[in-house]
Amino acid sequence: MSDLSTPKRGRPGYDRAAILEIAVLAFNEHGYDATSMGVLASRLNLSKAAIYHHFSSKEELLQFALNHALGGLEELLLEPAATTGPAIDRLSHVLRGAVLMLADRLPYVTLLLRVRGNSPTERDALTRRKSFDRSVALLVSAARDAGSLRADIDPATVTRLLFGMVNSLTEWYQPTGPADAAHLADDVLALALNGLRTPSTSRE
Amino acid sequence: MSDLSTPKRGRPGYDRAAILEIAVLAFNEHGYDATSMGVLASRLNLSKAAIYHHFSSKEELLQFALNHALGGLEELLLEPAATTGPAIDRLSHVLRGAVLMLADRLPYVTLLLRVRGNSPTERDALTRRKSFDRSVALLVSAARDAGSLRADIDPATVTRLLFGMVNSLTEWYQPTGPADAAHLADDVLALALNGLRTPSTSRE
DNA sequence: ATACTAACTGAACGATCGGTTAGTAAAGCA
DNA sequence: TGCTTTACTAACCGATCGTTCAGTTAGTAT
Repeated sequence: MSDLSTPKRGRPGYDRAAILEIAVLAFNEHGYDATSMGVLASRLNLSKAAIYHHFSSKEELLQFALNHALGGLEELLLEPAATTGPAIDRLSHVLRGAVLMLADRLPYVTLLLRVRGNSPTERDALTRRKSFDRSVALLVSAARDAGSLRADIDPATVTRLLFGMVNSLTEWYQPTGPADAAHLADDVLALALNGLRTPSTSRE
Repeated sequence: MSDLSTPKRGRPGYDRAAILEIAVLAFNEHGYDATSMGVLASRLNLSKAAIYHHFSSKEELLQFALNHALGGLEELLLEPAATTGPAIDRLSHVLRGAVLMLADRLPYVTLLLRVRGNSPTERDALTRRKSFDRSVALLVSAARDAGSLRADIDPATVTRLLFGMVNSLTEWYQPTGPADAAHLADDVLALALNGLRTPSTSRE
């Protein structure tokens, strides 16, 4: 994550990333508001005041965490496979990438998906998230217009149901390995594109 | 809801259901923990203390709300169409019924789906919810064993993704009418069973 | 009128919240 | 050995939390 070579000065201890990791886990367990700086400190085996040496406020912890989740999703949309080629392929790439990103940054995305816009920080995050959703909705519409997707369901509804499925990972997925996430992404794509019904055509 | 004939005694005012309705909306907007009895009171144009005339605690408000959501889902599993006939038909009925129940009791189910188990009340609700999920998972397995559903994806994963899709309604669905919910249920079933891809066979 | 019942208010309570301050502990560097 | 840098602690602050309590208001019943 950070540089491993440079020797550190001063008393060793936590860095921001390590504190953030534990804080995000606590936020997800009890909810952001219900997680007091006191119990957060005891999880870190620190005093409350020590946290304020690394972060200026509780809300800044949330800010850094949400940015880590949103940054990953936003970078996904910029990848070449997401910007060139047939719309259906771009959509598949983004869908698969979203599953992998969720699996990789699970606690951070989990926190993001629970934000309700109760502060400027949360509202900013919601805005960025809606912007991401809108980009995916455009992909769905493009794929539909190209004849790759069924036209009898409203694209906005499709996008929401699709992301409902993907985002639900944060409610139950427990990472066991990187191959696990790739296989899960396969399942999501298969279910989303081909449906649950027994396929009438043969599969390779 | 309650009897309309019996004349009430004493000073008129809120009853439990009316308070609960507003409380649940507030809980969903800011989160249960972040919603203070003070702001709740001001939404009701009441004093904080007045709420305690109707409910013994903040947690009891949550308890009644969660029970209303869970009761609806549990009754769904007891309906004849959910207990008799081919597994695929029973699964379809439950899936459709869940969408309609979500639409009908949207704020209550929304609150239920955000519970994290941070108190005995919340843990009880999570237990009942898991029991419901388990019943649906059994339906999925039965339908798969009967050859109605594809066998190349693990039933547990299918169930979770399926309910991820359905439960995501609480994040975006805005009720406009009862026919609206029925149409939405159609879309969910179509997407879940047949997938997003352009159907190769003709549709009636 | 009087009694009764239910709905409600204002003020206060202990507890806990996020955050601050002043000082200390532990490391590398000179 | 100091000196600097970084990490931390104990004690505390004002604000807000859920809850309680003693009394008041607004209706119905007799």
